Amino acid sequence: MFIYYKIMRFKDEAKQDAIIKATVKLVNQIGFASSSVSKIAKQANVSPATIYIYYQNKEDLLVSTYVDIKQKLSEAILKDFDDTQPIKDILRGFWFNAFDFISSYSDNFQYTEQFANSPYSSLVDKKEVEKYFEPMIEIIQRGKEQKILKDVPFDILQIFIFYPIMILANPRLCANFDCTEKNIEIAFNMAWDAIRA
Amino acid sequence: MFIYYKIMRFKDEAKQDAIIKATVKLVNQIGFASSSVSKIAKQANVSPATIYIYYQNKEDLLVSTYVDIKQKLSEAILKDFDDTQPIKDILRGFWFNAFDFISSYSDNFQYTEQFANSPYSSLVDKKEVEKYFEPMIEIIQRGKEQKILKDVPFDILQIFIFYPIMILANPRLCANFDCTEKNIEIAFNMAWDAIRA
Amino acid sequence: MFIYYKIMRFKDEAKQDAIIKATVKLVNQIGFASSSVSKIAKQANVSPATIYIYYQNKEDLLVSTYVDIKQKLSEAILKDFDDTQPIKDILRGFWFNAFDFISSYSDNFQYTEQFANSPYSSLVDKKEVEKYFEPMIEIIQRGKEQKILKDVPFDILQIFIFYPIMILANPRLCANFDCTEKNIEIAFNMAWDAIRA
Amino acid sequence: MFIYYKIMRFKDEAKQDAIIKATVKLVNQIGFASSSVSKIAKQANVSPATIYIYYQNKEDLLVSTYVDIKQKLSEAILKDFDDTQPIKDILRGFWFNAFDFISSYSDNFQYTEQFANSPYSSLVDKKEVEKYFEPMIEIIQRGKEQKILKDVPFDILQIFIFYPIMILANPRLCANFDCTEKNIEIAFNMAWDAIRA
DNA sequence: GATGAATGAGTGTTCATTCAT
DNA sequence: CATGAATGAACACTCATTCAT
Repeated sequence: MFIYYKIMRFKDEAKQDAIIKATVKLVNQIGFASSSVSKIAKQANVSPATIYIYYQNKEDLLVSTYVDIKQKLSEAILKDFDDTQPIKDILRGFWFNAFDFISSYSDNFQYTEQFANSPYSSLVDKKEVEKYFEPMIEIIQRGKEQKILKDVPFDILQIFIFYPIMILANPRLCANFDCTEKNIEIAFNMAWDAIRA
Repeated sequence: MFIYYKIMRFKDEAKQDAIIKATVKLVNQIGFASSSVSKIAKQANVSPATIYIYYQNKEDLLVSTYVDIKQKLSEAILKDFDDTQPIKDILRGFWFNAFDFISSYSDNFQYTEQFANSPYSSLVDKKEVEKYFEPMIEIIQRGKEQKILKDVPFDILQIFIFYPIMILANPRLCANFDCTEKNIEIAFNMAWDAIRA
Repeated sequence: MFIYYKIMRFKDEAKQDAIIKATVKLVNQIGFASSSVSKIAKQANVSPATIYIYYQNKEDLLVSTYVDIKQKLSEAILKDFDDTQPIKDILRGFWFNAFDFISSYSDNFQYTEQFANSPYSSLVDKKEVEKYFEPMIEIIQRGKEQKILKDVPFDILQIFIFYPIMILANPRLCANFDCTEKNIEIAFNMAWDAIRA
Repeated sequence: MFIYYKIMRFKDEAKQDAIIKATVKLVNQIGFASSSVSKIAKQANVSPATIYIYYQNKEDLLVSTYVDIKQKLSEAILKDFDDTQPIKDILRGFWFNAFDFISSYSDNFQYTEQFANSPYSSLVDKKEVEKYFEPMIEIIQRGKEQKILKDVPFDILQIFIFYPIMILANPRLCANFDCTEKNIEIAFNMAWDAIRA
């Protein structure tokens, strides 16, 4: 009986994965408005009813998918994070990691952008998402304290070091930008010029 | 009196205005997904059918509203534009004008952000919208030629001089940023550091 | 004042004609269900409101159009009607006249067929329509009395002498029938075989 | 029990039947034009959405219903069909069978007549419907070959042997005809006079 | 007489969700 | 756990009709 309980608890991860993938794909293609549960179900090759086994309702599906991707993004950015390096190198590492993630999973990234700019964003537990990005925040904080970065409000620093790469890598906003490594390096140096003390 | 006889009933501009305002308000409040035509109509105090006198369909309404706002934004940014000033001053002018517009009409601005990050954006005639922003583009171009700005791809320059202010002023993305004139000036100087040669 | 009254009374016949033609054309093309007043108005190059000057409502428009065509059909059938000819010749005359009308105005005819088979038909003042066809009815009656035609219920005679030609000439029911004069003559002789004593 | 677990919920034939019946009844009462999906649903005691489980759209519902009835009509006409009887007897059998069907299911029959005279008729796969009536067509063909029937185009024969009964039995077209067995026999003999060699 | 703007009520269809299996 | 049938409510959109001009 006890074992049975555990078996039931672990839902089919492959199925859940298919649902998330279908959600991202469909929302990017046709938007939140037209992405119905049954269309997502069809795309994921499951029954609409099955989705309600994994998520409470449509809202839960969309929000969970967002948080899921944000977590993966934070993990990607923190790859090879070495606390002992100089701050500039650490930030360059973040910058290139972010670029890699966005390029490799542009679908996932586009989903988060659309989500963040929609009223759905108010449903997210922001504290939870921020937690994923804490190490990055600490680095900026440290840079400020060590007077390596400008002594300006935190939000402004954050915007200059994180957003430009997101916009550059977003094909919806920057359709014809040439995403070569060289250009990414150029852009990073400009961001660095903006924030360095 | 004779002429009067020949006059037909004309479209009512106040009505069209109410429809646009209702669209922006509702889309910001509940998102594209939930903003149905009938809800917009109710908000605008007209019949759903009336909307179809002014717009071919829902898509047309949403796209037209977007283009409309973009035009107004461009006009706002170009206010007091003086071609003879130094480039830095011109850009600071743009920056503060943009900030004023976004602050005053944050609803309108938020609408465009949500729109630009949705699949609807692919329906816009991009050439037409770019036309509104031509003078700004020319200034950047001139800055590059005169070696006042860095010699880097155009898109990168554009991102650093236009996007940070948009993100800062967007309460959805930057909820707790303190939008004082001083902070805006600080941010401008950082953007300038990023792009200046 | 009196003259003015008369001027107003005579509505623009060209306009009314355009409305009827548009009605017939549209109803044949897309059916009663989809033939809206505004579509008919557009086809007739008038405003929807104009239609309500000539007809009380949509129903009135459809019924009037039906009666109008029926009257024209009866007139066509009675062309060159010569009471003194032998009955067979008179009926052949009817038969060929009907065929000519249906061929020349197949749109109009198709409209009446669709109309007669729809519940709209119950709205027609049948007595009025029958009046148009009285001479034909009298001929059949006379044929019965003179024992030239079979002594069977009137409706049966009528069906054999009037309907076959209508079905043959109706492209909706008889798409690939070859409407040569010879075939029409053959069909008439068969009808005559059916009804002659 | 194990098998039971795997059984899914199946489509309910009673429900589909109710939908068809409701469609026929309503279309006869108020016509194609006014027979909306929601009215049909109400008449059938199901939700409008349920209809879309059984049919792709309204058109599919109407066309399927038509084809369905046509098939039943053909089966009814072919009841007790005995290939070895004389052709006249076979045709009389068809004639009376058709009359029986039309009398018993006059609603169904009226539906097909209204349908055939509407633009919907162009949506039917005519080949498929003709297949149902093949045996009847073969008999006429045989009658022609054996010189029992007149040597005239096939369509003309068909019209005289099949349509008069349909018109006689159609209350919409022949409101006050007295449908006694005797009158039907009279009419058949007239049809026979028309087609026999 | 003639118009096009305006509308409440309706259209065909899809929605998010539930439920028996 | 997983399903497809089922649905009331909502969707985008069009309707017949009216009205000020």
